[in-house]
Parts: sequence; C-alpha cells; structure tokens
Amino acid sequence: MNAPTITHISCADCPIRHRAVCARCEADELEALDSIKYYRSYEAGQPIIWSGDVMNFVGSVVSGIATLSQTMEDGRTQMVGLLLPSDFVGRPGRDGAAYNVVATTDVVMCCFRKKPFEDLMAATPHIAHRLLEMTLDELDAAREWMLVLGRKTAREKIASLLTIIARRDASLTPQGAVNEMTFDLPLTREAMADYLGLTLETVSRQMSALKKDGVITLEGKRRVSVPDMGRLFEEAGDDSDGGFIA
Amino acid sequence: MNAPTITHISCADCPIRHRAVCARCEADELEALDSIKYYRSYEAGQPIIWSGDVMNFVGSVVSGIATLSQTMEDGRTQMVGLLLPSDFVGRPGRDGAAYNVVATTDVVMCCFRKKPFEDLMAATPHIAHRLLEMTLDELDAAREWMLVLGRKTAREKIASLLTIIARRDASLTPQGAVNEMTFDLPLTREAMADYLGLTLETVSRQMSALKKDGVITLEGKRRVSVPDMGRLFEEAGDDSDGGFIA
DNA sequence: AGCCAACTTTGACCTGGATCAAACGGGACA
DNA sequence: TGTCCCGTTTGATCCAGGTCAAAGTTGGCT
Repeated sequence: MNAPTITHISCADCPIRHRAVCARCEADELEALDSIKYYRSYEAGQPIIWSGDVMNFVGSVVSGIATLSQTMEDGRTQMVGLLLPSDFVGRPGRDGAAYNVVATTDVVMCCFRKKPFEDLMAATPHIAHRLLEMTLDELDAAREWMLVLGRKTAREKIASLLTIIARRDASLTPQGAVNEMTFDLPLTREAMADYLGLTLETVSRQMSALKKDGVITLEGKRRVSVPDMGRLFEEAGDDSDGGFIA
Repeated sequence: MNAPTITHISCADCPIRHRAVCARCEADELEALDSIKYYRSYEAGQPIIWSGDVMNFVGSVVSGIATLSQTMEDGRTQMVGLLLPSDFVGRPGRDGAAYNVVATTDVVMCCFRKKPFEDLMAATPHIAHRLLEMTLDELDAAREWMLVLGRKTAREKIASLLTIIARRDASLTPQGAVNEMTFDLPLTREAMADYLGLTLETVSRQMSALKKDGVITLEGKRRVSVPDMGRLFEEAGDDSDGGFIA
C-alpha cells in the first residue's frame, strides 16, 4: 500500500481552510501561503518526525490522525497530543523537534519550509494571531489532560478519552446536540494506554467493563456506540456535560 | 499580616522587564503599557481567581509564587501550573477563568484591564509575539509534565519536581553550571502531592527515602540541599542532564 | 481455504501507592 | 513556659492497576 499521492490544492478549496493556522488570512495573505506550501503524505504507522531531529518545516494536518509522544530511555512512553485535521505541527523559532510525531492513519500534511514561514508570520499578524489562539487552546487541552493523568481512575480515564473523541467527531459532523453517538476509535489499545498512562491490559478490561455496564457498545473492536452521552460524561467524572454542544 | 503595599513602579525599573510579556517592547510600547497597568497584591494562601469567575484583567506575576489548579467536584485537585515571577495570567479573548489561581507566597501582580490590553496587543505585534513564545514554552512544560504524571514512579515524580524547582532557582540566580545546590521548597507536602498526582503521605515517604539515600539533605522542612545534581537527574529518570546549564 | 501476524481479551497473581490512623515537630500566641 | 494548630512523619493495612501468561479474534496474504 502506498500513501496517497497529492496534487496541489488551492487554499480556497482546502478542507481545513477555516480552522487551521491560515483561518484568519485575507485573500492576498492566503496567496502568499499558497505560493510556499507543499504537500507531504505519510502512511499509517510511519514516523513523521523524531524527537531531537532537526525540523526544517512546519505544517498543518490536512487529513488523517497523528500522535505526539515522548519516550523515556527505558521505553515508557506517554502521548502528549492527538493531531487532527487542521492541527499545527512544529514550532516557529526552534530547530529541533521536541516530540515524536507518528501517523496513526494515512496522513496528508500541508507543509511550509520553516524560514519562509517565519518570515511570512512576522509580516502577517493574522497568522501569528491565529497561531497564538491555537496554542492557547492546546495549552488548555494539555492542562485538562493533566487532571485526567494525575487524578482520574482507569475507568474515568477511558470515559474521558471516549468523550474527547466523540466531541471532536461531533465538531466535524455537526448535527446539533445529540444524546446518542457512534464513532470510530482511531487508536489501538496500546495507543490508548499510552495516552492514558495505563497498560493496554487495563484499557481492555475497562472497555469490557464499560460495555458490560451498558455505557458503550462495540461493533468490531474499533466502532463504538454511546447510547447516552450524558452517562458517558458522568463516567468521565466531568462536572456538567463538559460543554458538549455541537 | 498585610500584603505588601505597592506604589507605581516604572517599567524601566521593573524586575521582570526582560522576561515578561513586555520583554520585546520598545520604549514607546512600554509607555503605553505603563499607562494602563496597575499593581495588585495578594497574601499567601489567598485566592487570586476562581475557575469560572469572570476575569476582567490579565497580568504578570511580579514577585512571589502562585499555583494554577483544577478541581473535580468530589475534591480531587490537580495542579496544572506553577506561576513564577514574569509568568502571565489570563487569556486574551476569553471572559471566564479556566483554573483556580492561588497565591502560595505573598504575590504582587502587574495587571491590565482586559479590553485595553487586547486593544494594545492588536496594535503591538511585539506583545503578541512574546505572548506566543511564552505560551509555546508553557505548552512544552505542560507536555513534559504529562510524562511525569502518566509514566513516572512516585520517587521519580519527586525528583522531577525538585529538578524543576532547582532549575528555575538556578535561572534566577545564575552562577554557572554547578553540581551542588541548595534552595527553598515553596510548596507544602500537600501542594507537592497535588502537583504530582500523589497523596501527601507518599510525598513525605519519598522525601524521606531520598534523604535516607543521600540524594538530598533537609534543613528544616523546607530547605533542600542537593549534593549532586547529576544524581538527582538520574533519579528523575530524565535522559542526560535535562539540559541543565544555568 | 488456510495460515500467520498483529491486536485483543481474559485470568491469576503481585505490588506501589492509597487509605486510615496515630504520633511528632515547631512556631505563634497567651 | 505552655499549649494549640498546622504541617509533617511514620506505621499498618488495603486495593487498583501492573505484570506475566495464555488463549481468542481478525484481516491480509498465499
């Protein structure tokens, strides 16, 4: 299997146009971005960047899912971010990558060589402003996750992860606030464990327990149905409904 | 005991001038900030902001230490940030506070009403740029902490926290790379536990164990000496020396 | 169709850290 | 100088989740 080959897409037709780092750009700014961008594809499982490597580009995920993770030398690993379409990879003003970035599904990225992008950013407040906004959102998400990692039980952790994936899915397929949902789990049990600070066995056991208790149902290993999202939020230990309004 | 009273200090004389959001500002930009800023003091233990409250200001910590934390309704709490002098509080473009902010020591903050600050930021790329830089650093720190919370043992967690405090202390009192250090622990055992996702009993036990093993020595409960920083880094499970160069 | 490899589930047992409980400073204040 | 309060230490016991092991499932490939 090969990664999909990509031809140049006009920014105007880009599926992540309104959510990515370019979201605030005017037509002329978009044109400037368009002229320096290029696409790259990665197959599922393939590393995109390895921590410590020099990174001569930054970019946005156009399609697919990638993970950000850190590893200790004895092999313990912790996922520190889930990269979805429109998420930004790389840090302007830094040469080395700080994390491992791995394609979980086939991934297409819209890339910019770092230097030209930095120049353009300096000249284009709209880009810098949007990047600040996105970074603040990521910081909030990271802190939310610190609560999950530090204080939640295994069952709550699983429910929290399902909540996050469901919420994201809802934002991509808006259909009003619904109480029942079905979605695909884009992660293996091991990846879930790395995200949650658990072992894959515990993830499996808690998934089984949630199924037994009627919180979720599974079709195959990867497709999850939640008959009552409110129940799932409760299981996650979040106050209220977690602001779930699609 | 009252919080210290503060008179207006010129930005030029400000101790955090070169590290805070204003670090990149030119003289005229600084003047604009100067004209809208005001100081506020908080006593040790006092809440600065409560999660969910409307927040009509943003600002920088000038002196003292504050904590950022999240709480679940059953009382479990997780610290998600340690605010040191020059750190920024509040998020431009958002009305409600997302976290609890509590003064750990007496704290002085340099505040700006949100609206004027946002206007100034829109007109002053230097501020927006510096804020982006600081936010990216905080994001890195948060992700580093996710590894600690998700994958490290209690002993490693304690060593990691001591490492962070020592490193910060070194950056405030630069004296070249040293192998031996002494510093004050600004946190109670309970606050350490909330930072590390542990109980205070476990924190106490692991501190005792590190002392018994000669990794640290204690003078009183709060003053910590580390005879060999390299040893501490090893105990923290970080690869290499964690980039410790003062 | 059948086989293989990767992923997942389940079971049995163990352990690190939580919980419950009691005792120990040490500083502020009378 | 004593005592009260708050933070801390230490001990005994428990249990959630880790570890080790084995069997079940699924999809791709020949």
